[in-house]
Amino acid sequence: MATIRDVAKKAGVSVTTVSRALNGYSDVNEKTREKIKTIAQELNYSPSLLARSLVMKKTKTIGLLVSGLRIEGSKDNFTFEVLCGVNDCAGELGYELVLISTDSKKQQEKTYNQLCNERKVEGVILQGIKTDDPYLDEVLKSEIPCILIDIPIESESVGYVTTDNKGGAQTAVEHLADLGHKNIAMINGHSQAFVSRERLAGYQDALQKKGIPFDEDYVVNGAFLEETAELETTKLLTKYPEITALFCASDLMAMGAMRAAKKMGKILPRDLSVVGYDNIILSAYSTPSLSTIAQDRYKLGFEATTILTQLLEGREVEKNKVLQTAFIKRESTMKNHK
Amino acid sequence: MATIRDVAKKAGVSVTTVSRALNGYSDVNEKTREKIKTIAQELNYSPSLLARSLVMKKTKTIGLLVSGLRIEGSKDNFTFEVLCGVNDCAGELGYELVLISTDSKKQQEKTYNQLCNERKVEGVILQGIKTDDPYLDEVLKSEIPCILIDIPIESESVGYVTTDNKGGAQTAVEHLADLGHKNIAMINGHSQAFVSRERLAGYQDALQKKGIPFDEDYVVNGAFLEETAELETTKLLTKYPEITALFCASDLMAMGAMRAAKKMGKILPRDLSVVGYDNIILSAYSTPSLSTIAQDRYKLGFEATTILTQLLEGREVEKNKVLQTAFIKRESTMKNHK
DNA sequence: AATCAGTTCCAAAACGTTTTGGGGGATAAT
DNA sequence: ATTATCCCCCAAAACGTTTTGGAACTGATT
Repeated sequence: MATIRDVAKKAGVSVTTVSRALNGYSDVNEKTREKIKTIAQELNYSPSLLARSLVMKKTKTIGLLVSGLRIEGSKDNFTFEVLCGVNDCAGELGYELVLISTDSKKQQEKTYNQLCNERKVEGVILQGIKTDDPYLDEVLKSEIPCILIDIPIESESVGYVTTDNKGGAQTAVEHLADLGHKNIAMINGHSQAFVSRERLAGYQDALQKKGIPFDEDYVVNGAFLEETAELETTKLLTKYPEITALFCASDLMAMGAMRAAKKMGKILPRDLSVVGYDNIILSAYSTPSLSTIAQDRYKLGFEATTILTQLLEGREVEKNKVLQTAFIKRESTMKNHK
Repeated sequence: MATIRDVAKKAGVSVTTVSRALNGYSDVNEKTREKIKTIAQELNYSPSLLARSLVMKKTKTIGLLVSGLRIEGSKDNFTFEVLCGVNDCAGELGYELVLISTDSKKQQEKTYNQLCNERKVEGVILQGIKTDDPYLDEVLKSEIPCILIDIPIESESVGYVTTDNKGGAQTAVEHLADLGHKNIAMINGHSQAFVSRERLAGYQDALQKKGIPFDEDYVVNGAFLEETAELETTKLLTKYPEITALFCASDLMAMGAMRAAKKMGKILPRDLSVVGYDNIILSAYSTPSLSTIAQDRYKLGFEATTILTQLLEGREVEKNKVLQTAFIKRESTMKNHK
């Protein structure tokens, strides 16, 4: 509650001197500086970031804008792990972090620019937004530097961080092909996600490379949801019993798919090999444990923050970064013997 | 970037009028109000919360201070789900949320009061802090209203939200006793956590109620960590092979315990019944799936925020809340047949 | 004695809002 | 014609900082 004025009064100096003393300027006598410092401590004084930001026109604050911060997110932990990465990087570099969460309802009440202007964030990291989201256009038009997570759009002030989705998917599907599977289906996420399109492309590339014809009936939309994936998998496997392998665009959907297969009386992985995408915690604990493509969500957040802060500090910088994925072999995939 | 001054100039009125028009005061002509509103929109104006907060001496901001925001947290999702609850409640009530994360290192650099003063948070929700944490004393001495999660301390400005840990533990252990188990051990968390002490008390109460003598050698410290729990369980079961049931103070430790038992060649739940605490996502997916005590972490955060905001608005309010837990029966527990 | 350089300090302006305490004009009441 | 009441508007102060552009002093150099 003590202000700089209180410190100045008690120290018998001017407000200016207190400010300069505390901020390490050289034009203040070491003796007075020490005196001011101890008095500041006595009074439990700490400068108001509000007032400072106002006059300096700098907040040293970045916003993590997440669309759809919901408890369901705890199943894949995407948001949480990105948040950890952002938080750690921001902390290291001395930036404050404000969490801004929106949904379609809120987006109509307040524009992206309003949100950012009000809180005077210097830059933004955007997570969870869909390609058809109204905010996305605004972001591109806005002056405020922004890093998108998993949406590869770039402009003067906008960059992105993503993983090698196509490559990851390709590895996954080639793994299945190498195990002798010929009828490999795919449970994809919704098409408003960039990653869905990329992973589909990877799936197709792998098939082509392995000389397996692409059949669009083998690709269904699981909407990134466990339940939808379960439902779609049941339909798929009923209609096309020749399918022996499944590539799922997310581990969560793989969980749903495996449950569907089990309910149909299939023994996993004997009757059906499944590979997922994400490497969420669950995938190591399920039965069978899930072979998957690992992507480093923490690093996604960390790198996004690194790029953003460099942008903010006016440095020349590559405005995008594509992280590598890693294939993790577990129990859910095995040789085809049909 | 447009300021209130820009709007005033363009509208040909004073700054005062713009402020009052936009804030819905009645002493401004509806026509001018409309004019100002459209001009504000044209200029993409939104008031700076910085400036507003400075003059109003109110920030409408609460801080979620979490100690140890680490990626390991994604295994139990405690922090994330509390965060979701806090975020939703704060959002509904028009409060901004800043995320403040500390660790023991940071706590030495900056005091709790400095942290709060700098950012001018009106109130704080504290999560993940230990009972021997230096911040805890500060919180009690501080003027700033604060709600503790899972630490039952109350004062003029401090309240808390927790779950019925003793009751939950008791239910869990009684469940095991009712299944005919006589030798029930406990894997507890570290003793700096209040919940550990409560859950231990519940364990003891249940034993007493069921006429089973308490043996302190049956209680080991798993430090809330999966690996430690695994290690301790191995030691425990080797030394006391008569044990047929385990109550674990967290699901994560139960995972470790189950793995230990499996590695020793035990078949679960036939040779060992296990009940956990928390109802984390994993517990539904493990094999066997885990019987557990469910606690609503989202609600923990939501209620904490409710109480905090009421405190901030000067309302008379019960400064603590104890949420009920629920027992969830799954596959990891069965009748004792030894 | 006058100039210069260096050291240590300070008054005032600025940042973008809200609030206070009125001012002026129009209309109605005396 | 004066007074009272509204209605609509505004100038200025305040919030707590940082920064700018000197001022006042002390020694040293001319």
